[in-house]
Amino acid sequence: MKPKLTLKKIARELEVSVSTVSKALRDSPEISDETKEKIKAFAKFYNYKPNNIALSLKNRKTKTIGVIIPEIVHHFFTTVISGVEQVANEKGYNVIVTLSNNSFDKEVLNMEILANGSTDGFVMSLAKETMQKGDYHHLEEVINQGMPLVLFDRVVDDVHCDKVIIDDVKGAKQAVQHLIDIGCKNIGIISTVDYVSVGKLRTQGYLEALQENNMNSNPELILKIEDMENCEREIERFLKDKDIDGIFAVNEHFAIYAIKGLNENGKKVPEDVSVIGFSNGELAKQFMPSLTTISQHGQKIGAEAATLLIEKLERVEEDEESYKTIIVDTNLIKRDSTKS
Amino acid sequence: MKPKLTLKKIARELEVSVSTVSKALRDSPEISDETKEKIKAFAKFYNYKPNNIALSLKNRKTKTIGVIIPEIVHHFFTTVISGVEQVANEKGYNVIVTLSNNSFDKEVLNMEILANGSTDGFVMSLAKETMQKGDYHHLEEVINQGMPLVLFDRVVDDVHCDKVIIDDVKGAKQAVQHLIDIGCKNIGIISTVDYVSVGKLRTQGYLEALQENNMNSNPELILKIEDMENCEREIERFLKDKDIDGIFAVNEHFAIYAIKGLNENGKKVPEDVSVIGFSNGELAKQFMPSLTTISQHGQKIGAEAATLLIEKLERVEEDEESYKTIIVDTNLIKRDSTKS
DNA sequence: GAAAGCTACGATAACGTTTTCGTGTTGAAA
DNA sequence: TTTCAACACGAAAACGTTATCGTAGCTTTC
Repeated sequence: MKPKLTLKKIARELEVSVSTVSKALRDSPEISDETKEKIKAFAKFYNYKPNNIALSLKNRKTKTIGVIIPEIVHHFFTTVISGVEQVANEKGYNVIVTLSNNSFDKEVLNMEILANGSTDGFVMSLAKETMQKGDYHHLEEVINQGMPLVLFDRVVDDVHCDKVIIDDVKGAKQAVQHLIDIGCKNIGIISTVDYVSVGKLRTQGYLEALQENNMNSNPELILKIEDMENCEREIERFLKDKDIDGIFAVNEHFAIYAIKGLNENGKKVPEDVSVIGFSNGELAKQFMPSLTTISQHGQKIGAEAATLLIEKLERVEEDEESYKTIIVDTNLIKRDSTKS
Repeated sequence: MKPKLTLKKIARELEVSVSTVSKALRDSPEISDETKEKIKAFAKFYNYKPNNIALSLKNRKTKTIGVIIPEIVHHFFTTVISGVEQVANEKGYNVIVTLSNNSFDKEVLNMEILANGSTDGFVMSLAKETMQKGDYHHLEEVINQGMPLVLFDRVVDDVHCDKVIIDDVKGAKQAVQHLIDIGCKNIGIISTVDYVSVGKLRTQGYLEALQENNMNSNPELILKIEDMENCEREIERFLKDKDIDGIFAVNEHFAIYAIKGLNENGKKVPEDVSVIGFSNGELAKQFMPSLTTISQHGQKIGAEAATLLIEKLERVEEDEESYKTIIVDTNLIKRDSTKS
């Protein structure tokens, strides 16, 4: 076991000073070509790599960006990570991922740990518990310390920072409009409770779409799920004996449970009822019938978020402070769960 | 924007030395209670948190563990991460996740970056390209530098380190045995090419199960997929006109494509053919028919790997060197894609 | 031939910690 | 009174870098 090579060891070995080694390796004109060659050859031969920690300490920047997400076992988030990773790596940044498991406390804790030197900035989506509590002091704090923060997906107006979102209202309208276009008259929605921003916004889009087409909204056709654990049964019960020919579900799982619930009730998808989901995961692609859905382009969202963050990190200090909100377009993917 | 508080600033503010502040905060007996109280109160009030980077440099350990996986958009890996995260956090470690995207070069690069100070050790699963190449010098190198490495899932005998795997042969036998138990006579397998270790091992298990039940193996019933992109069509073609009543697929996707392919050919699952998969993801649960499958317990694998790694990290230096291989049990989950 | 200017390198400080060692006050023991 | 331990703190080194500055020895310039 050979310990890591350091500048000091090279210096000792070659009988020069540490500064000379450092300069030689960074190709400083202060050092003679002869010495440079010698040092570089040695370093290369013994595979010298500078210690990142020392560099971070010296430069007061880590070249890593922290990603905090509510849960990783969720296709959408993994695509976002993938997008962040991609542009981060392109620009020489590393990515640290931590999970809040939708817990406020863990979100705060993770953020504190990362904020103490491990990370130059954050890309994150808020934990459900955090949104419910409405307590964003940990976010304010890192912003105050001058660490850029980019929120995505589960964002919140109260926090002043860059954001990358999709236009949930518009996406929902796309979905519902498509149901209307293919002739649905009684369209239901399966959404989440209102404190989950996406649930609220997508419900709003649903209502707007109906209105724009001069269709009445019927409160009986609106289901707001609170308890994720038992949602499958709740959905089945909701669907029972309803006179419905179209359903807009605000995520993949709801859509699939809807299809299953309809099947239980003896209805066929898409022949009797058209179902449309939100978010384009593996499930949507592979399910039978495959799901017509609104794609959120997680990868794009991650890429945009990382770009935004790195921009902030690398701008010259005293640029004027300004926060952008980027809206990533959604689009409709037609598959087999809706009539054509 | 207030910059981060440091020991030095506290010292200046309170007109004591940096060492006094440091000692006071760590509750050293060298410092008088009075002074300690004063300093602690100040630190608490202004929310002082030590800088991790400085600590890492000083202690030559980072308290973070690096996870390198081939791809994140894959349910199994996310569950592993989740498991790693859990025990890491319990023991005061952070987790850095990076992706190799199945590329050898990116795996090497990521490893180098993390090895230069960012990480105390690694938990990883090899990129497909790496296994194909059989080049493990980057692994040898970190091991040589005294950084522990735990391999999981896609492991390789040539590398001497801790490993966490499932018994693929046994798991495959479980699966095939179940098919035999429910009365299948002509059992096919959809596997991957042999350089992917899991493909090879699961194929072996398939063959052994047949043998143990005195059934002949038929090369025509064995499909080894090379090209992931076009596997769906390949599977459909393979299934066409085959006289088969049971299929063992070495992963979720193959299983689902098999079901779809069978349907195309007018056969029903599970009535005409029973299909069993491997890995228990969302797809397996939600697909219709839901998939009978072998569960790999990714979370457990991740937890075991992290435990093993941390053990190595925290053992007293000159313990005898020894490497373990932990085998996490698989188990059969019966659902609707097989006859009962 | 002295002043000035290069050339090529070394010493040092700094980033934020912790730890070892040293040291100026006390108070008590001899 | 002298000596010495205990006390409470500060100075300095160290982790591995880089950047600033200083400088010895040489060359150029008038």
